[in-house]
Amino acid sequence: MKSKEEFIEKLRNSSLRPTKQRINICEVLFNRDKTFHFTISDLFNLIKDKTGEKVSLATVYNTVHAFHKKGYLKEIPINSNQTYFDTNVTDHHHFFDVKEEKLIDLKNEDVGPIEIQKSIPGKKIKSVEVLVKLED
Amino acid sequence: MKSKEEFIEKLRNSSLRPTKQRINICEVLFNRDKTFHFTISDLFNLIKDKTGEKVSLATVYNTVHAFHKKGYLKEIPINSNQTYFDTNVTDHHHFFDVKEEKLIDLKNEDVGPIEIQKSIPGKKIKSVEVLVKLED
DNA sequence: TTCGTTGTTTATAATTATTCTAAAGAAGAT
DNA sequence: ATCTTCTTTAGAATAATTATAAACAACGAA
Repeated sequence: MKSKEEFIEKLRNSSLRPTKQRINICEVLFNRDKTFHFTISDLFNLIKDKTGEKVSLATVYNTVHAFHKKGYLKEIPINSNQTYFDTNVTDHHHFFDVKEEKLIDLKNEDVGPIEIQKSIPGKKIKSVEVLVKLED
Repeated sequence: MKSKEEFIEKLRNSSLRPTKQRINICEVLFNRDKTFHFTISDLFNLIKDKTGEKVSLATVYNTVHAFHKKGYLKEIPINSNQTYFDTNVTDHHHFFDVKEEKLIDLKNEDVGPIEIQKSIPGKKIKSVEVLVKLED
């Protein structure tokens, strides 16, 4: 069980005032042991389920985007019509089960170091992401 | 300059009748030396520009999807609101210039072999894709 | 604490990418 | 030619996301 103060700190760091709605969002996002992969729609429904209170979709979008911008959430590139986010913001890779539309974390040691031998003048590497798609 | 017969063969292989519209689409997609990265919207506009004839958006979507299904086009996962495709269907990776929203091919030797050390029971690997994001 | 300022929530409208639909037209086989 | 089947197309429908603006809540100063 994470503390409310922790959530408030995350919110303040993201230049967001700690409101009831945002703290509910934090409960669902950060009050867990394992990493959490979700779409906005998943999150929206879970808030109602877990806290009993409804938060408007617009607020969910705004808050998730602010956390993403601040680096408390990571966006995961998948060929899909929905954007996936991850509460594990460390540098890591993913399996994506195409059939079940589910993401699974890969530890860095499961993939090994990736050396990019090419560079583009004037540009630097921001991130390196591996996506391994799984089929049956 | 690629031949019209080549396009017709690709279309037939994809269970598509070779119509004027589809051949125009092929001109833009396949009549080039270098690999081509595009969104549907890019393609739609280029057809008008390059062939002088307009093809409806629905036809562009249908044709691209058929080619994708048949393996003549590859879909590229990027965090974006638009789906990107690639005429280079060999196994390879990408740079993505976040600022300019542009994709750049990476040769396999630019990245080196990627060894996935983890496996999920009942699932096999369908693809391994590396996306390297670039910033200024 | 009260008041004023500024930030927030919300329902709803707007936007954007994509898919669907159904009618008119074109390709293929006989 | 003719018939059947596939295709094109404009426009409607859908779905994810973003914008809007009015009611409301947090904050800080007096």
